Amino acid sequence: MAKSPKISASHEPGGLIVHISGLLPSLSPAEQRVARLVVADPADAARRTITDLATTAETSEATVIRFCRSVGMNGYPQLRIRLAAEAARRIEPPDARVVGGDIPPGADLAQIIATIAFNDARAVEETAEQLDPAVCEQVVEAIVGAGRIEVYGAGASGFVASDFQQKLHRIGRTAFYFPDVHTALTSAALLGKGDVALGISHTGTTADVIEVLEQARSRGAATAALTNFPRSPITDVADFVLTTAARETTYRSGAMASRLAQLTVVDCLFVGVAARNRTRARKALEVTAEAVQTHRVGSTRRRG
Amino acid sequence: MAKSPKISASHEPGGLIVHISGLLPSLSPAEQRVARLVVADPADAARRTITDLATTAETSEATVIRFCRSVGMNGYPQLRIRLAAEAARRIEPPDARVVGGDIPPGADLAQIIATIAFNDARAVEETAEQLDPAVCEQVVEAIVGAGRIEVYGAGASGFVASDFQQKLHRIGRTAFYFPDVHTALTSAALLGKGDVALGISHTGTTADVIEVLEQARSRGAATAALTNFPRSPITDVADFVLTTAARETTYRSGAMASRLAQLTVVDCLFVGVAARNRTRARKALEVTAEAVQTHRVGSTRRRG
DNA sequence: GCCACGGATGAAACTTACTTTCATGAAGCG
DNA sequence: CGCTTCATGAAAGTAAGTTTCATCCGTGGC
Repeated sequence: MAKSPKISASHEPGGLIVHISGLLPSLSPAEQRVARLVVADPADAARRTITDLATTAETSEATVIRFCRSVGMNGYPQLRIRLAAEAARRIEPPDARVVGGDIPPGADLAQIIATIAFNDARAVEETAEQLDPAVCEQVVEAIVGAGRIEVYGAGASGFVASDFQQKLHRIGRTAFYFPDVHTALTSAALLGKGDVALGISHTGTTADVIEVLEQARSRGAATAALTNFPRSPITDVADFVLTTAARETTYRSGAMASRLAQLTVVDCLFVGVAARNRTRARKALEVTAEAVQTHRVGSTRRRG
Repeated sequence: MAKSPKISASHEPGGLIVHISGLLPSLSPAEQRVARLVVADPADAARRTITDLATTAETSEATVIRFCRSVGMNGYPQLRIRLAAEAARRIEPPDARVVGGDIPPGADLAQIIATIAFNDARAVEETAEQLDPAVCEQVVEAIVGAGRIEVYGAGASGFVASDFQQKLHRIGRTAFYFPDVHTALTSAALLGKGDVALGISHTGTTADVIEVLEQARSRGAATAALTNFPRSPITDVADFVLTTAARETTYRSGAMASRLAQLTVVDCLFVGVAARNRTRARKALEVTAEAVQTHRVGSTRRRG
């Protein structure tokens, strides 16, 4: 793995559990069994001995140790301590809404709303917690100094990419987003040193996005990735890795939580860039806001 | 250990630290040294090994164990865990993030991230709280029974509209979104009884969206509006009004908070609809997921 | 002053928990 | 089909935690 210098935002300060669930897919099967136990009930895991935990996960102590190392701990005792701390900090999730949990079959809409909102808010908060300001700073730096910025994303992540592009454009940065892979590829080929390419992929396995990012990188552009999984393939082609912290998700609410997390990160970058030149950015936003003013109906009824 | 307890080491109610300092005077000198270390810095103590702690307290491991028993623990590991948990709990969440607050001019990126995430999460939570499940239910009902669904939105709200359209489409509902007003208008003119039109506008004053919604309504379609302002013009042309709760916002972080709130509402509607026919919805999602599978690169597993 | 007595204490023996090493077998690669 | 790589657990090895026990020290009785 001759990997070029990469800065990754995986310094899990806020949430160890979050960090672990992000790493989950990159773990071996046996380690995953351990991880799932840990994520499911951190406090309980902290109480167990390594042998006990290994037995419950139907594996050996060795694997548990390997798991500890995989998530960045020195050994099992350290994991225990961290888990205990984590569990204590964790606010009691309201009633039956398990974090990242599924929605019970018989749920009424009120429950559904509560659960979704809880998970969504959580994803946003936890993403912010684990985001490394230093890496963000570098990405912001790159964008501020960039000649051209291109943002890539497919499917749902495409919305986020498009959103970011629009935002940057509004404050006068030259940014592009291409819904079409071929167009994106050709454009990426025209990038060079001093340009920036940002690839967005929740799973980190979207071939199209990886390919385009790779292309951009080979041309000398600085590349950044935004993904939920810190060891997914996309991180191989990124100089900077930013991660979201949406938990391993159910088929329904999960997708949205991850989207919100992505948007939050993108917004942080945007504000970071805008903050570099407040007056100019503010002015640009005012001008663009005025531009659509005639498309608003005058309302005397807006509440204050 | 056939010894009567020095002091009833019952369940320490307030906190372990408090408990320990409470019975500190009743401890033997050597144990007191240990106790003082523990009380002074629980988190640090939790990190140490028993030998290490004993050395620092200028005593033997045996004494540390005795101390553990004296304060009601079974042994040193249990003490460590409890201490770690205790220490974690007393950390107070960061400084002065005001709800809806602006970002101070000199803010560094860490502050920016914290502020944005806080506001975003709050917007999501508060939106969920004020959302009327009954109204949602009716909208869901309408969508479930609809022949055709059209979603309208301009600018930033357009992304949300598009997202909702895509989601509905994925579970087999016939839904449309038109980025172009003229197209939207003509399509709306073709709606009829049993169809549903949803207009999304943060301010509730977007003329294009209102116009289209009005058109749809005049043709007999059920109309719903999603806006942050319950008395804005768009509500005049809507049978059902759903509101977000993003606070009156600054030019920067605000826009995103409102977007996230909109997405949360849209996701609630989506899940509500999907829940009406779980198996069919799940199947549809699986099929569509498979469709893009070949565009994913293999395993995310990588060495660390 | 001398001698029990009992609690406090640490050295060392002991047990358990944790960590490393290594052989095995399965899965991918050319 | 052999080669490599990787995941895995058994077993050996090390460190951490626990118990035992002899010693020490102060106390009070003789």
